[in-house]
Amino acid sequence: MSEHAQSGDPNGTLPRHYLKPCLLLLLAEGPSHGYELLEQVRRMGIKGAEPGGLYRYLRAMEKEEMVSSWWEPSQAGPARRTYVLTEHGRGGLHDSVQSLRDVREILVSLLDRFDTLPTRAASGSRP
Amino acid sequence: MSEHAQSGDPNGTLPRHYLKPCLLLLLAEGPSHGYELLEQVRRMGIKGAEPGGLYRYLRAMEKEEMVSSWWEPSQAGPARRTYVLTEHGRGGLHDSVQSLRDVREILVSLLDRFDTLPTRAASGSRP
DNA sequence: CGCCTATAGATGTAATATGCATCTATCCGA
DNA sequence: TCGGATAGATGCATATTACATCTATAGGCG
Repeated sequence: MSEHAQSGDPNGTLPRHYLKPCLLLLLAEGPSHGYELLEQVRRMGIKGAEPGGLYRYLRAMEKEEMVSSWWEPSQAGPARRTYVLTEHGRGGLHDSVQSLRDVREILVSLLDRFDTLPTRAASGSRP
Repeated sequence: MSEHAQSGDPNGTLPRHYLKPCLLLLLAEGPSHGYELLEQVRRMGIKGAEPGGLYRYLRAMEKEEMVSSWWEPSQAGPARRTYVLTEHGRGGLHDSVQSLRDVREILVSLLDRFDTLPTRAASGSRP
């Protein structure tokens, strides 16, 4: 944001901002490892997610004890670090989701407000 | 985000990320000046909005010709800089809103996904 | 008038976050 | 044993943010 107002996500994908709730949700659905999480997160709409940030983020969450992990050998390819949600992480997910609900509401009202704009500005949704 | 997963907006307010669409929408509703926009933006849910960023942002948008502005004397207090949306800004609003719609959709599906989580994780929304 | 306060707006800067490229290591199959 | 795919980790240059500070003007007041 700031200096060049232009820069925001160009495609219309969910800002990387929501990486955290996504990861927590994914891990609430079951243990997983970085690479897989990366793909799932991308499939969820965070197209801009990239390995660097994701691995770092996972590590940071572990430091906060939202998740815990261990190495696990795999048949095919190098060992993986498997992550599971901790109890604390479950609480974090809950909080995140609450925030997201608030965001959704604001978003919805903002969008509604746009749709009821008097004139041509709302052309995308008018006959 | 990243390094310390804790840091994100704590309250659950709309990330300042959405400052741009908010400002464009507000200005699509009519001309306004910085101070007033700041308050409106805050009322819309972006509690974390602060003067510094907002004024800078307005200036940046003007450089991109999304808005244009001029000084206007006021009875009470110092002169204000009044901003109006340009045609180009109207287009920008349109694009922003399209992105926001996408975000909303992802958000909604993410939230649904949370609500259908098997066990206790979804305690906040189950009987 | 001289001073104080509230309103408006502009800037500087340190701390953080992100994006991107790169690096290591392991396994598989040819 | 070499090359490719899988996994994960890291370094570093930019971007972004939050905060504090600074200027300027109008209005009220003693």
